[in-house]
Amino acid sequence: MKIHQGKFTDLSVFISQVLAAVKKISKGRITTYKFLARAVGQPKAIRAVANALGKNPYLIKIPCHRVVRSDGRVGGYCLGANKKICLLKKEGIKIEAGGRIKNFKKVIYKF
DNA sequence: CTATTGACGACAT
DNA sequence: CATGTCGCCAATA
Repeated sequence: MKIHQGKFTDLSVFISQVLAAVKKISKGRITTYKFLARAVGQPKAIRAVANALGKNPYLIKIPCHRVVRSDGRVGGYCLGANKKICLLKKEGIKIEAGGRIKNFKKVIYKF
């Protein structure tokens, strides 16, 4: 289903909304799939949000590496979890050896 | 139309 | 703390 809306032409409304939200996350901040789902008005469409990011066609424009799990782990990434961790570290996010985000609650971006 | 698929989450064990 | 189960939902086959 393709709909012309906003800047993300050629994408479903759902995905457009998700990407638009992710785009707003500032450097050094992170958010969760859960918050994103809530941000687009569908608190339960968490997995769908994750899938949407996986299809992110604007990897350069959309910082989808700033979206993590709500349990404190980084979650997945189209280029590999390792890559995601590297990117986050470069932005100042501390990640423990076990893959857990340090000060998770403090760095989280709430909508 | 139905079935399957995940970058997930909450809860039980 | 580590696993497993079940629920969720858009997209896709």
